[in-house]
Amino acid sequence: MSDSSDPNRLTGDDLATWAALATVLEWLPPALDAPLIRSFDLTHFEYGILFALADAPDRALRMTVLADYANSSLSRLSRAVSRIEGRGWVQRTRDPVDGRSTLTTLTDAGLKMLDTATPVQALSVKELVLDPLTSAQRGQLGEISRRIQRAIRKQEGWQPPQPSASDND
Amino acid sequence: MSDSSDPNRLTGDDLATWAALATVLEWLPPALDAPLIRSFDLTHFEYGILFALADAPDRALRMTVLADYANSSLSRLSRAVSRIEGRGWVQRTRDPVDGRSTLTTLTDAGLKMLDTATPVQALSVKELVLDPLTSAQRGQLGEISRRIQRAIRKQEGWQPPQPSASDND
DNA sequence: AGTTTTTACTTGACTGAGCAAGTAAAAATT
DNA sequence: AATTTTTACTTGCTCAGTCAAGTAAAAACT
Repeated sequence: MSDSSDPNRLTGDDLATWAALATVLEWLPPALDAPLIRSFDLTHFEYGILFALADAPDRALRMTVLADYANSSLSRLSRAVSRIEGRGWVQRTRDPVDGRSTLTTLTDAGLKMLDTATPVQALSVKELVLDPLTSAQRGQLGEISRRIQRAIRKQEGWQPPQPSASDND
Repeated sequence: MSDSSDPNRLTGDDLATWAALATVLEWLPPALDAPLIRSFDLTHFEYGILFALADAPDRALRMTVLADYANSSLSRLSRAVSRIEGRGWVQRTRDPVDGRSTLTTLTDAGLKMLDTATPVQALSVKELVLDPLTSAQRGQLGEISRRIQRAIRKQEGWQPPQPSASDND
């Protein structure tokens, strides 16, 4: 009997769980980024942009859609795309159909970068997240993550971006 | 039946699990910070400093120890302490025993802030993390987090805070 | 058709964090 | 005792990310 006795603060098992999670929240992102940064000076976020574009038709997406896939604000994405555009991995063009939109296209060099980076990225996710867990825990982690996601969307005034098309990472 | 077939990229359930976790890693920290920032212009990180100090003898800790509790680099901690010192919640003094060290002490105002902020903090952790999970999942989340932590410490050249003492050649 | 509103970004100002260089005090070495 | 090394921070520089303001094109309205 150590849980949720006092509603005003975390105690017992709840506190321990939260402390463990908080440490992961702090350390996991930089730990995952490190190999990609060392090897290619590429962040996981920038990798995610290349990854999303590679699966898109014509390897191109509008910024808003890409921002949604990358869990990103438009402004953050805009700057990140500027960075990797400067390195020749994507290219921006004005959408001929809608002049307000920017189409970001993965270049051949970008695709090559993605293919090179993918095994490195996969390896660190496996080493740091997947392999240390049992198969059951991997399943639980997915379910737990989805529940937390739902709670976040519920709490903040959340609006589904476009309930029409696909959803994926 | 879709796991770990290709060692060079994530597929199937592994990809789905990772995608779900990546979204949480991106969204949970700002979602947890939001209520504290709105209410008191206090980040979770700054809250953590106050929290750690409150439990320390004399409500004081040396920067290095505090950095360890807060999962923080010394430089990040130094700036954060400067911020909350400017708001009167902590105070820095030189350690009389070791002149290199800085003792950071929680002030009465800081303790009051902590007590005010704690229920807000506890509520958001409960709403976003604990309540959406089953009791079994809460337990699993703790265990999963600890396993990931261990993997991170193993991979990076990790040095325990105090590599015991005498080991010279 | 002309004006207003909305959409889709982009960018300037600002803040927080990392890295590396600096400072000062204690410990170790000569 | 004097010098070197280590420890414990602090700070300047730079950069990524946020928020708000700006820009330009399409949609809606009159």
